[in-house]
Amino acid sequence: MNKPAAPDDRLQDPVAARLGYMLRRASAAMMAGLGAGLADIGLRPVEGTILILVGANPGCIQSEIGRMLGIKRANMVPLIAALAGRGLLEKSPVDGRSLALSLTAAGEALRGQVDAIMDAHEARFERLLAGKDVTLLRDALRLIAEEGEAGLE
Amino acid sequence: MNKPAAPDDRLQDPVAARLGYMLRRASAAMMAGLGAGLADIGLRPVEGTILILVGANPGCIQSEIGRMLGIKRANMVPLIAALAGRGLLEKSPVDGRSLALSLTAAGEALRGQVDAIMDAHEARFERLLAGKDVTLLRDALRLIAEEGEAGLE
DNA sequence: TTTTATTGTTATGAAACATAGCAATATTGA
DNA sequence: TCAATATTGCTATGTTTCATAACAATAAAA
Repeated sequence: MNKPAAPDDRLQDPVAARLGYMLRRASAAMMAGLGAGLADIGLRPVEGTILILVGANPGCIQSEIGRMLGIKRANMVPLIAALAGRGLLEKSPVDGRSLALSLTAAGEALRGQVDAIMDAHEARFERLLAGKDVTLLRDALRLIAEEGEAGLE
Repeated sequence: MNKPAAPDDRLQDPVAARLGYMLRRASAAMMAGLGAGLADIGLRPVEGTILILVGANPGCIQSEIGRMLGIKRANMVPLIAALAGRGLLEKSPVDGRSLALSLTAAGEALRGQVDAIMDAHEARFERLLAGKDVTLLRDALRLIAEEGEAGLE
């Protein structure tokens, strides 16, 4: 993602200890790692996630996926179109307006790979946190996410 | 940032428990909160951060700030230009190529406000985590950030 | 002194994200 | 039942963030 490149030790970094910035850096680091892993099978993180979600919810509607991921309807269109265009998922109308999504055989196969990559990625970082209380970390992250999302609504 | 909007409870969400996605959501939540706070004084998070950093390192070079924040040289140009254009910081050549940055009086005043807003923002979330081991959270985030950044280099 | 690296800059493109509006169609509730 | 309202997928469009490539001036290293 970025080049950390040892930004001159002699400089003061007053924001480095702020929770928000630490979260951002950690998030970016993990996202970059996942991106690198998924690039091997020609997917971006969003696309991999959509495959996972559709695989877990066959027949779900395009807008529902978007809501789960916080992606606007308008921005879902090219995402789904690209995946469908690659033969990874199918759209079939349920309504006169809604589209039910489901994975093709190729999509299901790739979903398996995505899962494996995500597992390995997750494991790598959990290993790093060995000895720490990962449950507490998860609880804290959940609290922060909920607070932040509630604080805006 | 996004509209959480209760994305249909009956749907499975296999990625919600993944560390990477929890980090991303938490980070986005805090960033949104900070953005809302800084918007009151007409700054975006990046801009506020730059004011903080330049204030803590008067005379530092534009590229150094960029490296600290993981912002590319090319992308620093309009950022600094905007802040300088608003009379918040000054550029003065030290080299024939480097520009030393420092805050103007107005910039220093605004930096104080940024600091206060960041303090309040930070406090709000630390309050939320009362009872939890925040030190552990920080350690974990630092580890993740370092691992991820090392893993790419 | 020749080579190499750095700095600020321009130009440019890709990706993520947001809004507004639209046609078709469900859903509602009076 | 039927008129008002909401939802869905979509197009068009704009903004913000981030990345690359190239460049001139200049500093630093060989």
